[in-house]
Amino acid sequence: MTASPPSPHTTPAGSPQGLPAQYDAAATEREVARRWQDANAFAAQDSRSRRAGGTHDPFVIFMPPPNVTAVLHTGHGLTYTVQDVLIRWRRMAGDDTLYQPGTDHAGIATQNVVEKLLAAEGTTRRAIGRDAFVARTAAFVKETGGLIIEQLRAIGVSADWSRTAYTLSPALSRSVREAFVRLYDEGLIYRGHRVIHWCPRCLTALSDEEAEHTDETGALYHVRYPVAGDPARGIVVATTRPETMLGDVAIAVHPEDSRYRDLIGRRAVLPVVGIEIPILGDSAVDPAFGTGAVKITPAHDANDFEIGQRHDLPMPVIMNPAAEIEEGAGAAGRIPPGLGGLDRFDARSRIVEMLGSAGALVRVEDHRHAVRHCYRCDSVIEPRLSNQWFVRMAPLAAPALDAVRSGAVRILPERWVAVYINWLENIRDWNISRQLWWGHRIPVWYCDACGWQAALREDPSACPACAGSLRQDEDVLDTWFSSWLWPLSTLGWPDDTPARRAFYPGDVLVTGADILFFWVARMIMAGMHFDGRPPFHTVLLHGIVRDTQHRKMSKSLGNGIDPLDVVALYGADALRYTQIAGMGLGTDVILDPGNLERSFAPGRNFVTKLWNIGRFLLTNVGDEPVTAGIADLASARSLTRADLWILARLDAAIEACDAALGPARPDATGVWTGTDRKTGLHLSEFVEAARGFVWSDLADWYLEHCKGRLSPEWDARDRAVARSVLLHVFDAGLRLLHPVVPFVTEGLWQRLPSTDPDTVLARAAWPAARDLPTALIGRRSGAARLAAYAAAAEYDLVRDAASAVRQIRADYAIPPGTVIDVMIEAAAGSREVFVEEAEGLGRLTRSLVRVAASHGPAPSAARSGRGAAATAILSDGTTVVVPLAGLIDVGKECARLRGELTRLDTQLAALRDRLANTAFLGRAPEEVVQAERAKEQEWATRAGLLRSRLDGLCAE
RNA sequence: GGGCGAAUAGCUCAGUUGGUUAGAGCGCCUGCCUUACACGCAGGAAGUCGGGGGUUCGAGUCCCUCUUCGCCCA
Repeated sequence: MTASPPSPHTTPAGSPQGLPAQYDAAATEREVARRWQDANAFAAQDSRSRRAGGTHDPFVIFMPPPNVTAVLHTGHGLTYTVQDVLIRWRRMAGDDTLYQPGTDHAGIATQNVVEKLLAAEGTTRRAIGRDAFVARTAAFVKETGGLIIEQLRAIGVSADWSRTAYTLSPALSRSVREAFVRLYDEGLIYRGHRVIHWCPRCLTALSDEEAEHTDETGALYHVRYPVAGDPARGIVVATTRPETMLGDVAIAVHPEDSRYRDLIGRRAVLPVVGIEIPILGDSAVDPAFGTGAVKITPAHDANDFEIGQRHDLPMPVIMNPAAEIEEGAGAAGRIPPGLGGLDRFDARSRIVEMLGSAGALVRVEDHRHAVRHCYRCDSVIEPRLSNQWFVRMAPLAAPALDAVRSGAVRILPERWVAVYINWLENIRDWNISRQLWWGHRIPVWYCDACGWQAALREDPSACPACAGSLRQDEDVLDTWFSSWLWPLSTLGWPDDTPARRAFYPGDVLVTGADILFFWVARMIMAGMHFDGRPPFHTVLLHGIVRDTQHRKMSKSLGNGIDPLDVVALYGADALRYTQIAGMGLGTDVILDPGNLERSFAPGRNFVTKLWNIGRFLLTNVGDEPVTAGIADLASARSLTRADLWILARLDAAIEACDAALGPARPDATGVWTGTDRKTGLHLSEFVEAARGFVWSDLADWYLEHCKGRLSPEWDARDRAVARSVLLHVFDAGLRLLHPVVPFVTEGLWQRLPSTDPDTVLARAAWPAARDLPTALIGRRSGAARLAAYAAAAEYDLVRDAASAVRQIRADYAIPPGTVIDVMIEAAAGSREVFVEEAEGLGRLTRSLVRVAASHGPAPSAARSGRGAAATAILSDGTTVVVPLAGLIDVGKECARLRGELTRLDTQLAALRDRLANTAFLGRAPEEVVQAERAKEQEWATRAGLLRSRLDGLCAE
């Protein structure tokens, strides 16, 4: 092994010497991941759950299982990060958390991958046979299926990996089979002969949801069918798919349509084919569409199928499964020479030509319509008549509707509730059979000898009725038929396992809105039907990642971002932070695949900032013993105004974080009510609150304030106080941030001198806002607590003064190195504050601060600067004067002050109008009026001070 | 065709039951390598809250309408 450069992790805790200014994400991630693993930090324990007799609330997130052949993409990165933030939050909050991981066998996708491999080897699945193909696919999955799991670990996903599940495992397959048999025996699964969505490339049926529609411009062909026996007369039909005319069995018109009423009952001649078909009336025909007359092709169109059934029409099949023209069942004599074997789109062109030369093509017009595509391979769906298995959905939908309507399950953002309800109210039966080999084979056996048929939990050996040989159904189940059981099957259903007792129902289901119907709604149905309880109480639907042109990231567009590229460049934390911070509730995340640097700068910059705060802190607290936290400080009296201020800011930050995240679960009724139904899970607000505290409060102000107190010359006792407070607030900040940036926070936390080496931040306690004032004030009175908060507010005034001086420095371009004089003319109540904070204020502004006596009768300008000064007036009337003899441009300063006064006067006038309005005084709530009056006082004071300053400086 | 939603700074978005001078990040401008951080610090510019109308003492927030865009379902 070669010598490696000194890693930050090999340096002793508390020593910053080995810490580079730039965060080394890879090294920290390696080290921290090992630490989590050694601590078994992510394990859920059945026995800790309150439901299993333990003392902790369970908190469960079922990971949407990624396809077992998938590689991590940005969509995964987003969804699993959101889940991980929530699970880490609840883990720290003390819940017995289960983040249930696993993968999905992904029938079509996986079969496609392996078929491509076979094709490259010059063979096909049919050539090697079903058993060999399934074995080959299983081997492929075994070899490659762990990749996505490893990638998830790399971005910090803290699932309980010991429980990793797989939909095609024996245990989960048993759940799938149990569900099928139960539904079959209950009459909720049936076999139907109807027109379904067929993918001619995947060679399988699809559910309605898997056949996605996109709006496209096609053509509407107007074709004239001559009336039989009256060739001068014709009936013109409009169709978007003229090639299906080979399967036409009728023309339908609305029975009341006066244009065609007399033709009902007569016959028309099908062009190209030359056979006669009936003209019939059916009220399902829309007289306003096209010509009002439609061709009826029952085997190749779902609507036509229904009309065909109503009128007892034949249903000739004129295409093979690959959507090539071929004489199928009942289509004898319907395929003219030259058309057989043509692909459907070639056949369309050819038939349009033939119609044209026959003079039957009346007109072709552009037509916008929805075309369905296979969600796996994007091929245009071909409606096709076939035998399929269906789940009767209406009985399952009713309880799932109730679950959401009652508030047992909430959906965020709330607008999706309407979409969910609309879908369930118009639910259609679910086609669950797939003409594939990779998946759960349908557990139905047929006896060809006696006609016996059943769905069975165990494979049978012979027909129980006649002892004849049995044949199992050839098809496999839709992969979603296993996915909808995920919360049940991963916990051992149908058995009453310890895991199921401890962790069912779960809590929050996080996913994209695109699988609301595919998966989420069906999981609720399955939970209600098989367990009687919904599988979770909250559905959080997040947006998707798009590029700068707002296009969905996709492999085919080549506009994707590989999350692992981002991890390699900037670290997992930068990836996570950028995604979470950039995502409002339910809104999309916009990232630029062409500029990773810019896209992930927010995360990278923040992580580096955090790292450097840690470096500074460790430099200053690491060398000498330090009191851990603030609880042990001798007395609250030793805390300075700034200490109290940062502690109060921390309190506010914790409260803001909790408000953005919570509540974690509904109250004891188990039902979401009132505003709780739509609050919480605002991750971007949470991270902004935590970031704001650490960066804007802690780093920008408190750290700067501490620099003086931490110097070796400073009073030892106060130095110890500053170091303790600093450590305490940084520790708390790391805890707040840990769910979003787990690696860097853990890496730093491990180095804090206050950290017990046997613990990990991943399981450390979530900060509680109320602890702080309690610890702060100790066992002292409420009055002391108020005083502490008042002191914190006083420090805000000091900060305002610092900002005012900095602004003046910038306005007058005073070189940063130049130390200037500042005179504070403190308002009556603030004099003591500024006297005590003068030195600190000077450090923050590179100035020598003097505090004058309170405002006297003499004009302040005369007293402080002999005119040549810049001035700012703070909210309480305290005046900050920067004498700038020789530097000041009096004209400029007067313009500045006049501008400010004008603005103030305008606002004051509006305010006074409001206060003079009797309607306002009479109708507005008292506290609003009081606030306006207080404001008027403050503004009037400031305006007066500004005016006298102007008089002193600018009067001619 | 039916349903749902959105429109706030150059960009992406917050804005909690109507009540301060509408916020954040990124970007932009100015000055700084101030011994944690230039992936940084300090300061600054920038919004008639899509148009119009209404309710109200008060509207980004509620109602109506128009325009534009997005999503779901036929």
